[in-house]
Amino acid sequence: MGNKKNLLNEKLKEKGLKFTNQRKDIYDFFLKNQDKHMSAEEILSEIEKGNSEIGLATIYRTLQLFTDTGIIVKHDFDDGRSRYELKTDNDVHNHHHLICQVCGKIIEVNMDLMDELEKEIEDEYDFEITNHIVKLYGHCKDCKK
Amino acid sequence: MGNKKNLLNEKLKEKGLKFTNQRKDIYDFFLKNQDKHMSAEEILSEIEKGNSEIGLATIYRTLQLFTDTGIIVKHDFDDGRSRYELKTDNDVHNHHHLICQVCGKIIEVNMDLMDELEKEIEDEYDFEITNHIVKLYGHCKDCKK
DNA sequence: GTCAATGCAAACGCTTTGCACCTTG
DNA sequence: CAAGGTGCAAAGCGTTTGCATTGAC
Repeated sequence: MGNKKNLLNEKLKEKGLKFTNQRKDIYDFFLKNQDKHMSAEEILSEIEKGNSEIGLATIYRTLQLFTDTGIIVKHDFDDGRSRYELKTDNDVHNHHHLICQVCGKIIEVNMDLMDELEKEIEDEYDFEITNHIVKLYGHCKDCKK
Repeated sequence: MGNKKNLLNEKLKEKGLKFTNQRKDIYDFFLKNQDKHMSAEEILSEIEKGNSEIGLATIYRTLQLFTDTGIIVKHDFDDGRSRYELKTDNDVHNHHHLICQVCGKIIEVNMDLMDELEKEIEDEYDFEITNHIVKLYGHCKDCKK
């Protein structure tokens, strides 16, 4: 994982920002939980289960920083809090999510859905699309019955 | 507009709910602003510009009721407050929105984007899709330059 | 040593809720 | 007149911010 930590260090240096323990801890946390979508509170309590002390305000400030830097992605799954996920290299556009309306499970969709449609829409509406968010609601295989 | 008001009355009766002045005013307001996406505060202040007095809590409670009843649709355009819009008859699935990242304009998209893709995804992920939300971010024709 | 980062607590902004009063059916 | 609806003010809740202190470079 050493090389990945250096990656954080580099991104921070690029912007003249400091490499602090808190930022390292939060980044490590995302590396260890790449499949999850965690809220600020969840991140805080998980990190505190480890060894480190950290303030909630710092969590929020760091999440904002990482989001702006493109290290993580912020999601809204309609549960009243923002959720965050490490941005992977092959996320050119963001991937999409299936949201189970019964159990709340979030399933990632990596098919690229929208390329064709975006072109159609750009022509039809004279609008230049830079990003899109697709959320698909329904019932997952366990909850279908 | 009389027949449309009766429509509200009917929907309320179905559920054993009362037809009050406040509910009528809010419904009328949506009928008069079918193209807009209004927040609770905006609805309140517009209604108060008319003649009627109404409390903000009532606005919220009514918006929730209308949303549950399928009279209106609740949207999130990432500006920290929910926005509401009358649900039109041809909204089988919700329509979608282009969001200009420069001027904030919201443009409605009525192309049905997702029918094909939904089928693909349902097979691929064994997930039964009941609804979807698509938000497309970018630059509108006025802001493209 | 300087400037950014942190932690705490207070503030914020939207939304929800408890409760006494009012209105619809 | 009974049950639901309203208005007010207070509370809730996630998130942000001011400020004094701490820590990285």
